[in-house]
Amino acid sequence: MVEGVRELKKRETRRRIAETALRLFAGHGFDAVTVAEVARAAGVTEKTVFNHFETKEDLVYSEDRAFEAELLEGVRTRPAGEPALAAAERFLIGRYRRLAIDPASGDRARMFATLVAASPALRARERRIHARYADSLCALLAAEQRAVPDDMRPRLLAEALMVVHRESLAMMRAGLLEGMPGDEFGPRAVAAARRGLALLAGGFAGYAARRPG
Amino acid sequence: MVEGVRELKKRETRRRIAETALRLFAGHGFDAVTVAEVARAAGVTEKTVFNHFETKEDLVYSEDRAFEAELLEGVRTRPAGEPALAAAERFLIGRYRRLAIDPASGDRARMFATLVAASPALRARERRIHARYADSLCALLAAEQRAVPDDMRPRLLAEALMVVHRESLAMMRAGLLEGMPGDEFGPRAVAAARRGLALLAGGFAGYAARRPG
DNA sequence: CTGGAAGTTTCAGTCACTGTATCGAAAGGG
DNA sequence: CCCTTTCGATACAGTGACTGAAACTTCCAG
Repeated sequence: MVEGVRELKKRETRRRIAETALRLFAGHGFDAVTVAEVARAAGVTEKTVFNHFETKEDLVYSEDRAFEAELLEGVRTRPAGEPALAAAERFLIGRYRRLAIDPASGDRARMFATLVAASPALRARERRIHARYADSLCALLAAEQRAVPDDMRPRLLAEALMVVHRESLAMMRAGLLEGMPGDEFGPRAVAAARRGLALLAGGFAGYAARRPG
Repeated sequence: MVEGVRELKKRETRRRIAETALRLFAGHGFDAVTVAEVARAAGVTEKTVFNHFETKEDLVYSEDRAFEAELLEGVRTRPAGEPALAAAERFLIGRYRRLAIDPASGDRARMFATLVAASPALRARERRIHARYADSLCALLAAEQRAVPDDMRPRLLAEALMVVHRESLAMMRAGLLEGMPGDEFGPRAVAAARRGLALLAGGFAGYAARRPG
């Protein structure tokens, strides 16, 4: 599968649209920028934008397919005998670390934090995307474990993992918005993920929010 | 606070809109019915529909605020010393049982199952609503436990509970769509919820989807 | 009885998103 | 090297969810 001129141009168009959109959104706010304006600024038609991205929100989450593929790959190719939970932990924590170390990723993360904090529509979209990750992960686990349809464990594990991921991101973003320096918000997310995943592994029985008498 | 004629009329309008909407959606499909048609059939303006409901999807989930209030009340007023997990389990299981016993609720549930199965938009809305439940529940738990902002446990517990709830609903709906008789889909949801909540309490360490070697 | 609050209507509009027909450039086979 | 097919982008003309402002009606209070 060689990448011909056609594919190259297509990818470049897509990249240009996403980059333009992020720049405009960061500058004026997600809601204040119309898709038509993004299209115009990127030098394409509105229709072309929607040929590349399903929704306006997807313009912000243009990398999500790549993330999904890598997450699945990370879990799928884990050493034999290793629990999925541990593999997911390795993968996610590696990601958080990279975000904090790579300056470009850090800037991008900072932009994301601002955008997402200001837009309920984006938060909702993020949840939809995480739901899709969970679906894929659940399918992978169910296949691996030869789970019967009634077995809720793959589903629950996959969804719970995404909850921890989302919460870790939220903690990281909170740090970013407080102006936390670049070498601190990474460890913060890592710590959050570790705590969350430990809780998942150990269960809530020891906590379970007993009502104060 | 007496309920004057005005409030009565308003509630009646809202009820009529929701009922009309559900009837039309069930008859022709969610996407095939426009809000304008719902409004017309309910004898009001399109604008009035949007004064009562934030979005078209909310027409289907018109009872969600009541559910949220009752869930929170059920957890808030649990006996001193009881874990929140147990209180939520009691509440949810009671709900599933009622759904299966009450014929009117059963019919409504059947309609829901069909609608939700056919419409991704509705599933997405359901997730948003569950996210709101989780937010409220998390706030309640955090306040009860005097949790510090860094404590991820209230959040994780609340979100995980909603995952179990959603999965139990999914199992129930799957049963409904297979034409399962009215006295079986209730127990099925109850069993699903019990398994899910036991898993949450006990943790995934014993399962954790170890990779087959 | 009268002022005003609240629910509804009317109207005019914005904007995300879609379907269809079409164009032009780039594969690819003969 | 041409001819056909493929496919990404365009132009255009929508649909339909959702909004804001202003007027109109109905109910309640002082």
